[in-house]
Amino acid sequence: MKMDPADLRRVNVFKDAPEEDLKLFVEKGIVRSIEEGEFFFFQGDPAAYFYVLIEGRAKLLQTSATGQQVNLRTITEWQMFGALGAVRENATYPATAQALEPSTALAIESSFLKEMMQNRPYLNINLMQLMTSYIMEMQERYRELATERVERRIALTILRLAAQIGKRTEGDGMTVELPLTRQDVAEASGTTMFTVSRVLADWERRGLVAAGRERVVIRNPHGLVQISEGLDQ
Amino acid sequence: MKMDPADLRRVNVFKDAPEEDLKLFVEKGIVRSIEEGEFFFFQGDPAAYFYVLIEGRAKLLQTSATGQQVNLRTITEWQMFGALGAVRENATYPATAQALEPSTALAIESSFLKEMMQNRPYLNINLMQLMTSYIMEMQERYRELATERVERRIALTILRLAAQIGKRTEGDGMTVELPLTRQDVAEASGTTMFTVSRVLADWERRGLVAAGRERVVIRNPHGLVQISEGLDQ
DNA sequence: CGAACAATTGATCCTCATCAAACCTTGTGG
DNA sequence: CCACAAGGTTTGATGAGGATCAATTGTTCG
Repeated sequence: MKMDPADLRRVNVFKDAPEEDLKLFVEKGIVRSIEEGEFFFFQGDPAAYFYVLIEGRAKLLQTSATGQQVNLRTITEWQMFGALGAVRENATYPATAQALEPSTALAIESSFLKEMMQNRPYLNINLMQLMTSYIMEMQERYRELATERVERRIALTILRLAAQIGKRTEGDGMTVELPLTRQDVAEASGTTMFTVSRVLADWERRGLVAAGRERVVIRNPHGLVQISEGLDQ
Repeated sequence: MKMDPADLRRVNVFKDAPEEDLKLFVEKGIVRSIEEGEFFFFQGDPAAYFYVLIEGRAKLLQTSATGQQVNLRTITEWQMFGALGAVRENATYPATAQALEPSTALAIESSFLKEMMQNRPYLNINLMQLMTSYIMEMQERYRELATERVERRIALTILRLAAQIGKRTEGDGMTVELPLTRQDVAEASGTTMFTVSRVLADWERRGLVAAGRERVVIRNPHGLVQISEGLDQ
């Protein structure tokens, strides 16, 4: 597969990179395609590469000692992931990256990013901003998990996922479509697929969403926002 | 209050800073002392300053819409906090910082840190490493909250707090003392003070801890680790 | 000593997880 | 094109883990 370096500008961290830097990254990169359900890397692997997702969608997850999974983040095209390894020495990935669809990513050696960062302030700044947004999002989600009831957490999760990986569907009104199983949603909101199923069924009755197999369509975003803020009932 | 610039080396981010940089930071800084229970800043305030805690202990917390609190992090001497504002434009603090004891901190303008970072790679690297460790810790805690039972969460919380802010007490064996209320522990582990009280009472019966008013002494760290890993029973 | 606040303890209840079974949907191979 | 398998989803019944509430009992400090 060929890659146009200019495409890399769509990656937030590279948004203001000079052309020649982009070329270097592309030259250094290896394009890797994997099937749905396969893995880019596992939690605990040496973090030798960071990735830029070119096509498809993926999720970052952690597994507990008992085998339960938690979804930390969903990744969509032109997002960078697995980059924490470029910061620490001898780092291992703190999470596992699994494809939700057939996906393609550009893999670049972490050490090369580290090298590039040494004399390119824009890389430092952009990467720090990205890290800041992670920290803020994780803090928020942590608070939600600690203080909110399931229904609100699921609403918040769906809205967040819609903003991050949702695809606008034309047709009846403004709808956002998410190619996710109940299990995926459960792992992203800290509950079980059973509860997600019940909540979605209830929302469907109320006309807020349309739920299908591995699919959630948001029909009434405003209604979901109300639930997420506890303004309904 | 006078400050020796060299003391700032105890701050992780400044560990390898040249003497003259430390002097600049100290000159630019304002020393602020507050009483127990008072605040360095509130969630939502414009993040004009970042802080270095010189004396005392503090906690970073978030408040939910319903007024419930969550403890994100406890801060001890020579830790930096409130620094995310130096990365984003027009940032506001994503959390509130409250003193757990009478505390003193050095407050320095975020814009000054930002300025210094522009041509001091060590600041970028160190700050990124700090941010990386936050992200990893928050991801871990998020997973714990989503998958672990309360008792294990409380054990993990106590052990983490011990490592972060615990003070070694001599006397009967190796013990670690934490000046925290049940409420504090509850807010750090995502439960209620009632449950924390019951769990600590149980542990005390089993000789693992000694619990007093605003105080938890760990008598048997190994036992707590076993509980945190589910190896007991 | 008394006020203020932290901690305990018991009783109760509710939200959700768990388990089991059946039901759909999609893709595949004959 | 149908039948079947595989895996996602739904639904009900049940119960447990903690939250909540109320009342009491420490503890500390002015």
